[in-house]
Amino acid sequence: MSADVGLRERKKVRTRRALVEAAIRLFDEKGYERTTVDEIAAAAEVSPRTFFTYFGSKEDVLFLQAEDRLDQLVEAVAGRGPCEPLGELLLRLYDLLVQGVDDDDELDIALSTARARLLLSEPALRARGMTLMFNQQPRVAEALQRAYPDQLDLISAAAVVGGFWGATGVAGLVAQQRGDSPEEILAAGRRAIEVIVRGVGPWASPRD
Amino acid sequence: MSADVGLRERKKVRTRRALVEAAIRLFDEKGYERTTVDEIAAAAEVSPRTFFTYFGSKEDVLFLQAEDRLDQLVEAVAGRGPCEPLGELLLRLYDLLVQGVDDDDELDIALSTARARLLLSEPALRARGMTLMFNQQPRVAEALQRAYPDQLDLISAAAVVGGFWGATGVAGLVAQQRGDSPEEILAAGRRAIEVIVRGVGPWASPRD
DNA sequence: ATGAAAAGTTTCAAGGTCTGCAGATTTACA
DNA sequence: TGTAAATCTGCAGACCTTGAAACTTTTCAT
Repeated sequence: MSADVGLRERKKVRTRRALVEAAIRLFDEKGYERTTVDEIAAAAEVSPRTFFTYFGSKEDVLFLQAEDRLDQLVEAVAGRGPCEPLGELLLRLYDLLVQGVDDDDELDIALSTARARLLLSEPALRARGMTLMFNQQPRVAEALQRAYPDQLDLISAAAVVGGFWGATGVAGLVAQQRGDSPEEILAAGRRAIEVIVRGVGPWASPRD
Repeated sequence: MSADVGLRERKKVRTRRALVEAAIRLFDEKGYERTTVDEIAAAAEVSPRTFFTYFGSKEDVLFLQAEDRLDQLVEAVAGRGPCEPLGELLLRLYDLLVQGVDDDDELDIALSTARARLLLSEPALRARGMTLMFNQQPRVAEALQRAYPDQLDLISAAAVVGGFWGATGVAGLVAQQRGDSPEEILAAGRRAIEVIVRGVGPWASPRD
């Protein structure tokens, strides 16, 4: 239960970090596909075989914090305000999702933005991220159902979570594809949440 | 512009079909991961190299009709009823999506259900299908925006499409993971659409 | 029909990801 | 200090995927 500060643990952390940094740097320099696992391992000064004891695949090296991020999300859902409407919770979740890694016990800012850039530009990485998220949605749905037990059953909660995720994702994709700036992409995601919250049935004229 | 009924074309169709059938049969028998491309090619009596002239990857052999399906979707959106509310269109789209391949100029029923089973059970295939769909969502969003030009801008349309897709997908996933029957999974998707249509903001008590 | 052009298939070689295994190395701890 | 445990490495191999060149089949004009 303690922090495990033995030499062994410290080395492991250092190696993992070296691999991630080397990978992001090389991906950024030469592109994801033109970078090999062997090169990443060489840059981190470990054997290629060791790379795969730290990460299950070449793609996974960029998704180190994905699970932590999901945990954060689940936590935020569980700790919703006593009377917080569902819509406001969703906006809070969105801000949580798009905000950078503020805990600096992980990779520093430069790496983090490079990572974000890569996730948008490299199709293989975007696909991987989406799949990871999708597979974790049931966890979030369960948390949401627990947070609003009187209003949501499990399937409704899943619909809300999936709708949130799909709407922001596709809105962001469209915004990106038409050349919007990063800020505009974020704004598109927020608009998407408004659409989801309002619903598409009793369709009033667009607000703005 | 004609049907191209030369011997060459007929052979190509036959080979493609043989590859798809062999792949589905083998995947079903031995599982996706334990089936190699070489085995599929051998079963279809072509060289392994030829497999890759027909399909870009091992996964793609199961997504032959994916693009046609998307075209169908875009068409359905474009040809919406004159005053059809958005919510009803979405339900129609869902029925279109989940209905089997009724045109029997393609694979027969047994293969089609095996394919559906595989898409649900094999994570790699599920991920691939999701990614394919995701990447095509902007096309659907554009069609939707054109169909409702007064009510939707492009980002809102993207939000609706993405919300539809994500909600049905995650609801289906949750239903599947808790062991629901295929019919129940479909029903979960329909409930998800209701949630999206109604919106999560002015949350009344669940309808039923 | 015939022969050349076009299209499709096969063979071969190679690069890359990922896994299992055995042995070497390093760390932990009594 | 020596033994046990954890970790790293090297190696062999399976598999996916691609490029190029040779080979076969189909098409089509003459």
